[in-house]
Amino acid sequence: MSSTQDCLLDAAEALFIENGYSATSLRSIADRAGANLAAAHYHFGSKQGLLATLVHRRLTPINQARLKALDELAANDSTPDIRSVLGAFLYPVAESADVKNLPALIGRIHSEPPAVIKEMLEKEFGEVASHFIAALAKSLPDLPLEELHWRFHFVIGAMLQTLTMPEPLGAQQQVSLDVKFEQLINFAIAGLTSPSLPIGDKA
Amino acid sequence: MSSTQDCLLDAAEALFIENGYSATSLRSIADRAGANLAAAHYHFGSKQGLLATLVHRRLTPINQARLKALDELAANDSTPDIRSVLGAFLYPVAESADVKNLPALIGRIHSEPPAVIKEMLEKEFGEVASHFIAALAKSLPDLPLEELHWRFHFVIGAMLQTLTMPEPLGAQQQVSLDVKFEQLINFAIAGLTSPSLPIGDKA
DNA sequence: GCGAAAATCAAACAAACGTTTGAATGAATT
DNA sequence: AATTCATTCAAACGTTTGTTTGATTTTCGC
Repeated sequence: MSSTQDCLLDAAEALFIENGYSATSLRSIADRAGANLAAAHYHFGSKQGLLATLVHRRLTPINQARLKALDELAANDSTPDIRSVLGAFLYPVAESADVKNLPALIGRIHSEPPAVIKEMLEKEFGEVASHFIAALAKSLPDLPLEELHWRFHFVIGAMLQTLTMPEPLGAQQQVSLDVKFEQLINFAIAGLTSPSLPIGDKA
Repeated sequence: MSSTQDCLLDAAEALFIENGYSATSLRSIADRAGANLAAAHYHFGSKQGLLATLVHRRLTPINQARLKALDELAANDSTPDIRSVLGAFLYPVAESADVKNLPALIGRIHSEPPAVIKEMLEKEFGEVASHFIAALAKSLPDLPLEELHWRFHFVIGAMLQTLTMPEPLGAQQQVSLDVKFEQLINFAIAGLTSPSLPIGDKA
């Protein structure tokens, strides 16, 4: 049996994924958790506090794993190949999916919640992103930094899309998140290594 | 001076973009529109009705322009090049930005609103997507269809990311949506034309 | 076992929500 | 000028919201 805190967090996670943050009431969370309504305020202070705890619990380990994997790459090779760097960025997400639907949470959280949470998210993630962009820049010395920023932006978008929507429109097979990320990495490598198209130039 | 209907739609659009659908009240919409609270129900029946009208007003023209552009391409050349196809897909979005922040709306709407709206969105967009995937398949005869679905999925994700977040993390320059889409097209072409990585194969 | 601290509980709070009502307008038709 | 119809309006509807309260139970060190 889990603690009331954990039950509330698990219930909130599931419901936030299902209906979004604003559309989920504390009462429905408490019901699903088998807890009292007031327990949410006792343990987390407010609805926002619950969300903040939830986000922190899930995302911090992923970002730490990302940075650790990147550090290990850099320890072996001062300019690791792009595939490895992308792997260090993506696989911690796939692996942390012991709670199956963590991916969906990221997608959800990323769009709706209050500004406070978004800032907290972007602060933590900004740190991670700058490390990875620096690593990619080493492997892509000919690509202007401004373009690299955009291309990494696209990779993040593709990742979020993969996390948010389980299958692409029209897809037949069902595949694991690992396989999806392999496809994504393949796609991303090609995009990242494409010749530079200086910003503002009409092709 | 616009009609009350239009004022309500404009106000709703701005507020939905800013705070999301669930977190926006009809009262705040009416206030911003300078209209009475009851007017929203008189003209649209319900909050969902307002959203549905809003989405339809903005997205239908884009999807029609996409299909028209694709048809014109096919009329001149039975297998148009990928760049043109992607242009037909993306540029109607950039051009319809007479209302400046239409892009942000798409990103917002795509994540949060009630299931009814999502289904309506996916139905209209599914039609468009299948046409574009068919066109891309002609230009990429060696790419298994299942992989093409995934890669187009990634392109959509990168597009939504570009629409939702005005600038990438760490970017310095501010550029127009057209320039962003040029970068995106360049990125997408490379990703789409990359050699096949049969699904499930470990590289 | 006792007392203090932590946790749970039912109940109530004021505020905000989407929606409805019915009367007051305005313009257009006859 | 009278009638009709679409529109606007203030006010209220019943629910639901996040949050607070104060009493009650549980837990744990002594």
